[in-house]
Amino acid sequence: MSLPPQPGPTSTRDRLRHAAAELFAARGYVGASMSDIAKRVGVRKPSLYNYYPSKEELFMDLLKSSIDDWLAVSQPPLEAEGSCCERLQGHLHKTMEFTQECPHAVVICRMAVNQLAGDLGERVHALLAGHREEYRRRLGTFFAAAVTAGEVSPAPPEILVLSWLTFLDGVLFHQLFAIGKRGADYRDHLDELWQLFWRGIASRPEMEDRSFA
Amino acid sequence: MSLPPQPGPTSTRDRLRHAAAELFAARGYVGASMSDIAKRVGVRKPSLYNYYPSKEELFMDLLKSSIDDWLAVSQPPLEAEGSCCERLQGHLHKTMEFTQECPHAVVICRMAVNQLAGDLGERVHALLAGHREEYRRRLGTFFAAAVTAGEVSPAPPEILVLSWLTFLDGVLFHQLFAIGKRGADYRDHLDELWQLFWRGIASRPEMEDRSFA
DNA sequence: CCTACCGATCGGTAGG
DNA sequence: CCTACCGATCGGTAGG
Repeated sequence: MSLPPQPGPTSTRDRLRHAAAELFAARGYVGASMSDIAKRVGVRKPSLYNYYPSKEELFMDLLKSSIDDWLAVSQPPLEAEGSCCERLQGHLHKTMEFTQECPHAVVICRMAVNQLAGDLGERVHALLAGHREEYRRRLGTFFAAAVTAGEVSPAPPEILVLSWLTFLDGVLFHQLFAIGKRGADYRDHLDELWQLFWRGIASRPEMEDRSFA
Repeated sequence: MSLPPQPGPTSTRDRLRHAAAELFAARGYVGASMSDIAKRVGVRKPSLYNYYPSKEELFMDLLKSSIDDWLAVSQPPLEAEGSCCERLQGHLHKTMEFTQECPHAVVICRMAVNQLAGDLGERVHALLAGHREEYRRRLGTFFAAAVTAGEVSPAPPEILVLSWLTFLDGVLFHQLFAIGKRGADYRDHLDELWQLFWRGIASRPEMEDRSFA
């Protein structure tokens, strides 16, 4: 029954990060105790402090990794070759793949925007606000180019950005929370939702545009 | 310094409910302690148990009230006279007014969909799932009628429902969380976002519809 | 990586 | 509505 001396298929540190992400996502920051996490790792609570100096630092590390992983997966399609429609759809698909593979990461990012008070709350808010601003800046450039290319209705880029963020956040919310066991349902309809979204912002050379002329 | 014997402009029970809603919304269920709530009410912790037998019951009562108030405000426009476009937009506006006036109520509904484990989690999930199913049923009827009336693209009603829920949840997310101090910004652009959303699902008698023919 | 332990705080009760 | 108090658990430390 005794395992070989090497840490096994994954290091304790990796198992700690995975267990903590799961529990933070499932119960929130306060609801996931260090004892719970230790139990899931298969170790006693004080041992966790060999890897992270505090619960706050553990959470911050997971949050940073979550954001970085998310960006690494989802951003390339936005900068790729192709029409703006294809690029944005690629960005959406990569985001949804990431959400499916690492739901904990996305839930941690979403719950971090509220529910955290005091010092930790401020650190988290600053981190998220920075990334969000950077993301919005990139999207602004993207949509300005899409308007110039005639692919998208000539609305102000910031409105198109808000429209996209609204759509994406709505999709993420449903993917993660609202459906529960029926998540597959929603994913099956993603392309139809995408079509309706794009239909709303696409340019219409063949008719007068009453909204944004 | 001593107040008159009547409970004041609002009863202790009302102040308790208000304080609890604020704290639950700000810090989550676990993060808002009964001591915190009591402090905000201006009373000692054990006194709270004269009004509610437990923290769980207090939360459940707030959650139920939040849902009921939300529905009471937002549903009438859906059933009113007028075009489907006007009715849905009225429903959106009433929802946003409610969100602005009672942000705690909306945050409590949103946080309740996750972050709650055990017995309470199941009770909350059952309550929310019931209301959500009822809401989707009503929306299904609404969109089926909108398609029949020729106001909306002839897509399957359930897709139109999902599209609306995605839009609404995205809007609520931004209104509540993503912007923080800049909530006013977002509200100023709500009508433009609505236009882009409706543009996506509206029927187009003047052209061939490539998406849903 | 462990046992043993810290002060603080949790939800809740007894009793008035 | 209060004081006094309960067992349980919190994040974290000492020391090995």
